[in-house]
Amino acid sequence: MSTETRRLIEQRLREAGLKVTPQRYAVLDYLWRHRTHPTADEIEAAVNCRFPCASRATVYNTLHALREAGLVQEIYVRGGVTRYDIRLEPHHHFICRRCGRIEDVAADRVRVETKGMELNDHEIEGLEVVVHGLCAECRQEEEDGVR
Amino acid sequence: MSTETRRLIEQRLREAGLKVTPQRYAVLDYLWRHRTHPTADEIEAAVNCRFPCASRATVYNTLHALREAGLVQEIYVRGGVTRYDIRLEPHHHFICRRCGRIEDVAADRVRVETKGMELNDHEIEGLEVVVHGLCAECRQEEEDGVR
DNA sequence: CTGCGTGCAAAATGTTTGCAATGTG
DNA sequence: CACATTGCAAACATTTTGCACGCAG
Repeated sequence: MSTETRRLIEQRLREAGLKVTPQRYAVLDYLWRHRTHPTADEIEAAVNCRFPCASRATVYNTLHALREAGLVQEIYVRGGVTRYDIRLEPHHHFICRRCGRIEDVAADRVRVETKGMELNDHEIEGLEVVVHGLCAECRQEEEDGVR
Repeated sequence: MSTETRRLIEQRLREAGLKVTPQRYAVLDYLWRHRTHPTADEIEAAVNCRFPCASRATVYNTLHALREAGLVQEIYVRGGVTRYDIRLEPHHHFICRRCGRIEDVAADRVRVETKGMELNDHEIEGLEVVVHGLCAECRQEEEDGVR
C-alpha cells in the first residue's frame, strides 16, 4: 500500500529525530524502492525526475542527515564515488571487480570473528565485510571471451 | 641495509613486470617506510620533498600501476579521499570514527567464514574487513570530555 | 630504436560552503 | 513563531586526460 509505505517512511524519519520534508521523504523513498546502491548523482536525478524537488546540496545534506541518523549507510568504492544504501538489517557487500556491481550479502552468510582487537584498547563499534570477486554474469562473459 | 632494501624494492617492481623508474622507486620506497596509509597528496609531497621528482599525474599513474600489479592496496574511506597501503601480507583495517586514523589488523586476528556465496555463481577472489570503532586515544579523550 | 613512462596544465568529477528564502513542528 | 532545512551558485578537492618529450630496455 502506498499510504502504508508513506507512513512507514515518515515514521522512520520522526523516530530518528528528523523533521519530515518532501526532500527527505523523496530520498528515503527512492532508496527504499531501489536497492541498487545509487550514487548521490543518481539519487538527485531520480528524485527530480518528475519535477524539481531537491537541489544537489540538499541531496547531500539529506544523505548526511540520514547517515547520522543511521537510516542509510555510505559505501566507499573504487573511483572515489560514494554510494548509498538504505539500512534495514545489517549486511555486507559483494563488489564485482569487472562490472562494479554491488550486491548485498546477508549478514548471516558471513561469520566474522575478531580476536584480540580489544587488547589495543580499541572499541569495536561495527564491522563491515567487502567481498571482491567476479559476479555470475561477468564470470560467464569472461569465459565466453567477451573480455 | 639501504642497498639491500633498494634491491628488494627494485626486485618487486621487476617481478611485477614494471619498468624501474625513479618515480616508481620513490613511491614504493615511501610506502615501504611509512605504513601510515597516506593519501596521494601526501605521497606526492613526500616524494618531492628533497627535489621535484614526480608530478601529480605521475604519482597517480604510479599508484595505479602498483595497484594493478598487486603491490599496493587502495583504501576507500569516508570523505572520498583514497589512501594507499603497501601490500605485504594480507591484512584488514581498523578505522577510528573520531580521528579517522587507519590501523592495520593482521589477517590472522580476524576469521571470516562465508557460506553460500558461491551459490550465486559468484567467484570470490578476495575479502576485506573494515572494522569501525574508537581508537584507544580517542576513547580516552571522549571519556575526559575533550569532545 | 621503439614504446612506455613522464611532466604540465587543463578539464572532469564529486562534494562542500555561504547566505537568503522557505517550511516544519 | 523559532529554528531547521532548502536552493542556488560558486568554491573546493581530488582525480583524470591529452599531448609532447625523454629515457629504459
